Amino acid sequence: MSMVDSKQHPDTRKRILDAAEALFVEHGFEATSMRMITGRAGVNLASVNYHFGSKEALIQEVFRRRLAWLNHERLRALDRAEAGAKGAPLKPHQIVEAFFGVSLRMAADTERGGHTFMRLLGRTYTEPTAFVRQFLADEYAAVVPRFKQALFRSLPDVPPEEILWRFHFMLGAMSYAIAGTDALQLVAEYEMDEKDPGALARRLMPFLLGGLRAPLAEQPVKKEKGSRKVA
Amino acid sequence: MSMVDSKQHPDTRKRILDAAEALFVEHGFEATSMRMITGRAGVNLASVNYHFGSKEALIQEVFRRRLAWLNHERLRALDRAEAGAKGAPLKPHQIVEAFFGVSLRMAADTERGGHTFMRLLGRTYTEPTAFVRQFLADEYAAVVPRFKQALFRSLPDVPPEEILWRFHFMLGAMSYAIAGTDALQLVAEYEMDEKDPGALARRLMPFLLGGLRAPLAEQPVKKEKGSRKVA
DNA sequence: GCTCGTTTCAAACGATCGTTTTAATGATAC
DNA sequence: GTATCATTAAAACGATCGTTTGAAACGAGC
Repeated sequence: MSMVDSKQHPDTRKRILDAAEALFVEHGFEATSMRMITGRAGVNLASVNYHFGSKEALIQEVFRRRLAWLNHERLRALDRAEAGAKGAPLKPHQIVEAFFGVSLRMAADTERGGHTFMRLLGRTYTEPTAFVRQFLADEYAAVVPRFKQALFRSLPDVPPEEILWRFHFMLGAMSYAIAGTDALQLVAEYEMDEKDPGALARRLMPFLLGGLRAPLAEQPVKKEKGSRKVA
Repeated sequence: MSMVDSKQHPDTRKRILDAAEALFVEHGFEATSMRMITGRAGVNLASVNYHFGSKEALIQEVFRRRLAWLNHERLRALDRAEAGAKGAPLKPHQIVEAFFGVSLRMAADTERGGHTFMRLLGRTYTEPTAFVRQFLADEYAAVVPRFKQALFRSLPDVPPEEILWRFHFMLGAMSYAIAGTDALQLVAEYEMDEKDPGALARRLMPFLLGGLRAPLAEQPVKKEKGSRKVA
């Protein structure tokens, strides 16, 4: 078939990954068939199993190729901030910037597919499939403890438990802001200013920091009597 | 032809809806087959199509039967707060409590399936399927404008655009807090205090209000030349 | 008893799924 | 040229999908 392509090695792998990424975010994993992927990529159906082994392995590779870089950048940003602090605890906004700033910059990159991937990643945080959850946990295993410790040092007066819950909430707000479909039509009329890649960050960052530093609830969350057994 | 309600044998319908709800939140819509649903419900395979017409219609009914009550309660809570204010603008925390408090109380109900449903709903906010998105938009059409207006009155000094974005973020934080899988293993060690139904609310509410009332970014989000027009 | 409308049942429908198979193709080294 | 290797191609595999069918079972009214 001599169509427009027919170069010697039109990197089949990359075409499959790009097509799969776009289709996964558009339809979800289950609703995206191999034939949709290969059709969009312009490659043969069997090439997915040839290059990746299975659909499951393809899904993992879609994440791996971008998540490795993303988490590497997060650690680099944290390293840089800590180097500048010379042993002093970081300010909360520095930690939040290191973690979420990298995500938001990637989400603002519509040229090389970063935006598509971050939407996919955000949606995957609520993905029930077991092997995807396990894969994410592994990919984040090196990043999360570093940020945990930085936050504990940064907010010594806040119970660690509370800090982690608020980080949890922040992750949710960001994921939804990137991946959410605005199902309630809340910001539908404003969503057109996508041209400015930093717009979302300038809206979201104050919100995240406001939530993180909000005063604690007067009433303690849980009052447990005797048992304190959990290992 | 059977109409909308009032069957003498509501057993099969309810069993199907309960089974579908639990399986949808566990595996997602696409990955949940009719045979899984009917198998769990202990009914015949054909009964789903008999009682609901199609899988798509079943999905909509799973949402409709709970969402109608949920949004009704939200409006009731807002009505009560506004009646008590006697025409004065509400405090932000009252509006947030009216909207998210109802959700969190339903999410705390593990007895009658409210918890399962809220997890499903939270995950559906990032669901790409078109007909589900459209359905959600319709179900919320009566609720959103009321809360919008209450927030605008409550925060007259904050640009409406900013208010809506922050409401958007709050919805994301809550959805993820309920539906999220803690993929980063952030709060995995603490998640066992599910017994206290108000624990999540006492953690989340201060976070939400802190984000809502956070100081605006110094730099305006968008620098537009002439107009400042959006109604 | 019988009738009639509703609900349940087992079985099958065609379509599509992920995967496998087997052959053809292309490039490289001898 | 031939041999070798990696890649692509077309076709088919069995399994499972949502849905439909036609008959059996049930219950209320007479």
